[in-house]
Amino acid sequence: MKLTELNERQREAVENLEGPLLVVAGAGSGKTRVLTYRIANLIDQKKARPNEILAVTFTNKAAREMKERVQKILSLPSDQLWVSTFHSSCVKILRREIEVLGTYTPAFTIYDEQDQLSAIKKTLKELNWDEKVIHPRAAQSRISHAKNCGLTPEKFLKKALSSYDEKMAELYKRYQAILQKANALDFDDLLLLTVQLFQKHPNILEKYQNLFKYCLVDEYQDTNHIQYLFMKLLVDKHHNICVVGDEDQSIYSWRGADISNILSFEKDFPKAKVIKLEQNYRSTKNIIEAASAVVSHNKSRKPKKLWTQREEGASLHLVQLEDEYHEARFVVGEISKALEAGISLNQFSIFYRTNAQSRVFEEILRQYTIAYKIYGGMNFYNRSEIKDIMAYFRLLSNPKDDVSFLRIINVPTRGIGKTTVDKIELYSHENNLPFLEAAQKIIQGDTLNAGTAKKILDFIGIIQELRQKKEELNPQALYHAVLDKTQYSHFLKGEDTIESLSRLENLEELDSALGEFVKQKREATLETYLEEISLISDLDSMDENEDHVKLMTLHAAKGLEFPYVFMVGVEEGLFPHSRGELDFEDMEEERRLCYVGMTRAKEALYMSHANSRRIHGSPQYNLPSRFLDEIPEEFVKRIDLRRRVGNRRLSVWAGGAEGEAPSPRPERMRGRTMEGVLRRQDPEGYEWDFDQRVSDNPFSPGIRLRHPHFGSGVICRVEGQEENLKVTIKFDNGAIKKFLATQTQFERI
DNA sequence: CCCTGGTAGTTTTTT
DNA sequence: ACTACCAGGG
Ligand SMILES: Nc1ncnc2c1ncn2[C@@H]1O[C@H](COP(=O)(O)OP(=O)(O)OP(=O)(O)O)[C@@H](O)[C@H]1O
Repeated sequence: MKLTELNERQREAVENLEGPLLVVAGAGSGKTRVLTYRIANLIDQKKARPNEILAVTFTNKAAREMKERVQKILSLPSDQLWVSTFHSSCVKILRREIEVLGTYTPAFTIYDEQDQLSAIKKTLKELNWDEKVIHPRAAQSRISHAKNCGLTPEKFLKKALSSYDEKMAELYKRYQAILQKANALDFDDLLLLTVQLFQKHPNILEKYQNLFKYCLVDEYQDTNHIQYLFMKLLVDKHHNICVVGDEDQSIYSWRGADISNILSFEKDFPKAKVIKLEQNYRSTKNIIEAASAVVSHNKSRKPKKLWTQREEGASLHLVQLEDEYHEARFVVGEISKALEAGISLNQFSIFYRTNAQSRVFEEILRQYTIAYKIYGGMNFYNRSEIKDIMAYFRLLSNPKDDVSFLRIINVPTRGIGKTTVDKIELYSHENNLPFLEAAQKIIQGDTLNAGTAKKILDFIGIIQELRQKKEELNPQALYHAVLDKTQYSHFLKGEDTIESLSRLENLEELDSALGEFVKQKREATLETYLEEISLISDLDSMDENEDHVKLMTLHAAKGLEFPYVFMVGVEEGLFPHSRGELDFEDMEEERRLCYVGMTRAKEALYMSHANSRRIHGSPQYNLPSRFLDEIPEEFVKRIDLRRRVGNRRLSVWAGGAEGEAPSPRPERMRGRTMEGVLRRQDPEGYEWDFDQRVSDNPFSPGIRLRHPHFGSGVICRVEGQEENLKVTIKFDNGAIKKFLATQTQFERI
C-alpha cells in the first residue's frame, strides 16, 4: 500500500498497528486521514477482515466518507466495515442481542428528543406531578445526562443530593418503565443498554471482543462516559485501540462529553504509544496563527504547536455592522462579488452560534437568488407533517408506541379532544395497557358517549386496516395508503394557507424519498425505513460539491472544511453564548468552539458582529465578542460598516469595492429604536442616523454608570424597550446584575 | 366536548 | 419563533 500521502508522523501512526495508540493533534493536521489509512493498512496487512474492524466517527457523514476513502485506497469493497457513529453501532448490536435483556424485543422503536419529551410529559401526568414544578425540559436533560454517565435510576437515586434530585430519580425510573412498556429506546438508551448488555452477559461481550480485532475512535475528545465504557469493554482483551482527538476541539460537554477520556488515555492503557501531529495542511498561516492565539487564552490547557507551510494568505476580516440585516446583506454581498469573480458557491459557508440566526440569512439569500442550504436545525424528518406520517408508520410497526398514538389520535382532527384522551390515558394506566389497546377496550364500556366512541372506533379501524396492508405493501405504497385512509392531504388542502402548501410540498418530497428508498434497498421494509431515518440527519446528506452556500451552526461544522468561511454574530452574549454569567469552564468551551469554527477555513475567514439584533422580537445591543480582541492585530483587517456606505476598500476578491451591495429592493421599515423614534432610511435603503442615536442614549453597552448600592460598573447588555428596557451591568467588583432601567437611578460617569 | 384564536413567556449547541 | 394556556363559540 502506498503511504506517500502521509507525513512521517502520520505514517508512524498508520504503521504501528498493535496495541493502544493515541494521536493528539491540532486542527487540520490530518487525524482523520490517519484513521482512514490505518483502517486500510489493517486490511492490507491482513491483520483483520473488514468486518473485524470497528471504527467510530462523530457523524454518519464522516463514517460514509471514511468508508469511501478506504474503498478507494484499497480498491476493495468496504461495506463490511463497521464504520459508524456510536449510536448506529449500538443499534446494530442491539437488534441482534437485545432479547436477552428480557425487557425489549428486537423490533424496538427509537425515540428522538421530541418523543423523549413527550414521554416525560406522559410520565409526569401519570405521577400527577406539576409541569411547573418539574420542568419537562429540565427533567429531560437530567435523565439524559444520567444515562450518559452510565447511571441507572437506582444509582442516580443514591447520588441524589436534594429532594429535587430524589424526585428526578423517581421520574427517571417511571420514565424508563414507560419506555420499556412501549418497547422504545431513547437515544441515550442505545448506548446505555448496550453497555448493560455487555456487563450482564459476558458471553455476548466476548463474542464482540473476539469479532472486533481492532477498534478506532475519531474525535475522542468529545466522547462521554458511556461511550468510553463501551469501548473499554470491547478492547479489554487485546487493547488494540486507536483514538484520535484534540482537547482544543472539545465542544460537547453539555451533552456529557468528558475531556478526561482523552487526557487519561495513557493511564487507561499504560502501554499506549502517543503520537503528536503538528503540521496543519488546511489553512493559511494567518488563519492558523489567529485561531491558535484565541485558544491559547484558555487557562486549562497544555500549550500545543501547530504550524503550516502555507502562505500567509488574506488577513482575517473583522466586520462591524449595524444590525443582523446589515450583517446578512454584507455577507451575501461578498458572496455575490466572489461569484462574479468566478468562485463557485460550494466554496462558501456561514457559521453561527444558534440556529435561529439562519433565518435572516435565508431571507437575504433568497432576495439575491443565491442557492443555499441550511444544515441542521429543522431536520426534514422533524417537520410536523413528516413526523405525523412517521407516527402512523411507527404505530403500525409497534402498536405499543404510545407517544406516536398521542401524536396522531387527533391528526388530522377527528374530534377527539383532550378530555377523551385523558380518559384513555387513565384507563390505560389503571389497566396497564398500551393506549391503542386501552382505546379498543374503553369504547366497549360506557365511559364515553356514543359519538366519541364512534370516532375512536373509526380511528382504530383505520389503524387495523393499515396494519393488514403493512405486510404486503412496501413503505412507499404504505405511505399512500396512510394518506388515503386518513385523508391527510385533504386536511392540509382544506387549510389552504402558505404554511399548509409548503407542508404538502414536503409530503411530496417524502414520497420521492420513499420511492428512492424502495428502489435502493433490497430489504425495503417499514422497519428498515424507520431505523434509517431515526439516526440520520440532513447533515449526513451533505455533498461538498453541490453548488450552494452551506449554512450551519458552529457545532455542526466540526470536522468539516471550506475555502471561505463567514462566522457571524460574534458578539458578547451570543458568542460566547450566555444568559447571565458564564462560569470558567463554559467560557473555555465557547472559546474552543471559536477555535473549531476558525480552523474550518482554508483560504479566508470573515468574522462579523452587529451592534444590535432582534431576539424574540425585542432589540438587544451587544458588544463585540471578547474572542475578537484575542486575535492579534497583525492578522486582521477591521472593517467598520456601521455608518455609511461610502467606505470603499479593497476586497479580498480581486479589485472589487467592499461594502454592502445595494439591496435588490428597499428593505421594509422595521420597528422602533430604543427611544421609539422611527429609523430613517436613505434612498438606497441604508440606515445612517442610528449610530449617533445609540450613543446619545443613556443605556448602551460600554457606558459606565454608578448604581446607588452596588457602585460603579459598565453596561454589558441592553434588552427590551421602553418601560421594559433592561440593562445588564458588570460591576467593578466583578458582580453582574440585571436591572429594569426605569426602576433604577443610575448616574453616568 | 371540541375547536380556534389570542396572549404571554422563552430555547444554545445535537447523536 | 414556538409552545402553553385560556376564553368563548359551535
Ligand atoms: N500528509 C498530508 N499531506 C497533504 N494533505 C494532508 C495530509 N494530511 C491531511 N491532509 C489534508 O489536510 C486536511 C485536514 O485533514 P483531516 O481532516 O484529516 O484533519 P483533522 O486533524 O481530522 O482535522 P480536524 O481536527 O480539524 O477536523 C484535509 O484536507 C486533508 O486532506
